[in-house]
Amino acid sequence: MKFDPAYKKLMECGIRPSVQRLEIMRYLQTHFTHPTVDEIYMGLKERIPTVSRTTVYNTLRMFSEKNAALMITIDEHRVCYDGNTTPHAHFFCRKCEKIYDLMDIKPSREYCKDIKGFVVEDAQLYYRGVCPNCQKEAEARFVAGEVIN
Amino acid sequence: MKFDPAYKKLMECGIRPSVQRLEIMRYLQTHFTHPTVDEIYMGLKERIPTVSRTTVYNTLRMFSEKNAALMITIDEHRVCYDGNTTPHAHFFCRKCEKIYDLMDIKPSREYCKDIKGFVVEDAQLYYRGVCPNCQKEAEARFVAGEVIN
DNA sequence: ATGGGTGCAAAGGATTTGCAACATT
DNA sequence: AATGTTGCAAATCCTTTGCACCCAT
Repeated sequence: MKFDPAYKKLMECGIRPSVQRLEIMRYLQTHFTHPTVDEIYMGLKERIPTVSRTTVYNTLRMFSEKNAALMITIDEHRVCYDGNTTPHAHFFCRKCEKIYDLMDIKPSREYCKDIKGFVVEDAQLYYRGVCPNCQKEAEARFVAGEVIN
Repeated sequence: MKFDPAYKKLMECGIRPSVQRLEIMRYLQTHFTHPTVDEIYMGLKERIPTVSRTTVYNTLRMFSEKNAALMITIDEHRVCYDGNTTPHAHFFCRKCEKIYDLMDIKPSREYCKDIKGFVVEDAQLYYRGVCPNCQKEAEARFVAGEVIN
């Protein structure tokens, strides 16, 4: 139990480890897809058939308040969660609509030093564009004579 | 008319300049407070008493699609708009909840070059923390012997 | 008279809240 | 028993849509 990463994280963040909370944290720690509340809810139902959306909403909100998870709002109106709370950047592909982690880029450390007078506690950096996969597909279609958008 | 910055901006972005559109653009260009839809709606009512929320919503969405305004979602669930479409970073103060522009920091140019394979079209950078004003207040209270949070 | 623009009312969707039942100590 | 946690239902809030009217060309 002490070695369960989900349990460990909750403890570190001062959150009492109920069954639901553990499962939600476990979901975040094993899915790197930046799930929405509903995706998490659907996933949880397999393990806890009686779970309610309310609990998932409330728990995730609490997680982000206690810094146990990151709430990201890259695609306006699509709030999603990231179990990785270490600083990193996100890339949103406008074609496949996937969100990628860019672990190499650490916004908070490098760029936020001494903005005069502003005390930075957290930094979020995200990019929009086209990901390598969709890029390749576009090229393939181009060779085939199609119009590119 | 040709020298009205609101009119000019709409023209540049290929948007037909109706009275409502001009007033919404004018509001954005004279308020640097990153207003929400509702704040803009309330402000507009003084000049166009019959204006509807629908029009404000639809117009702002169109503005951001045509790059006449920036839609930012810094504070989760508080979508707001920025009439300044040149690249710059935002700072959100968790105490006074104001959003500041950091014009010196230009996220898209500096940091997004050659993320291998990813084609970057847009970049948003924002910081959270405590702004200079709230910082000063905290210090004053500290001197007075209060607990700091 | 035609087409775009506006605004009301209604619909839709996401999230939060009130509260009673339940679990855990 | 006391406290914290859950989940249903309802309430709330934000945003979009359908449609009729209006304005300008």
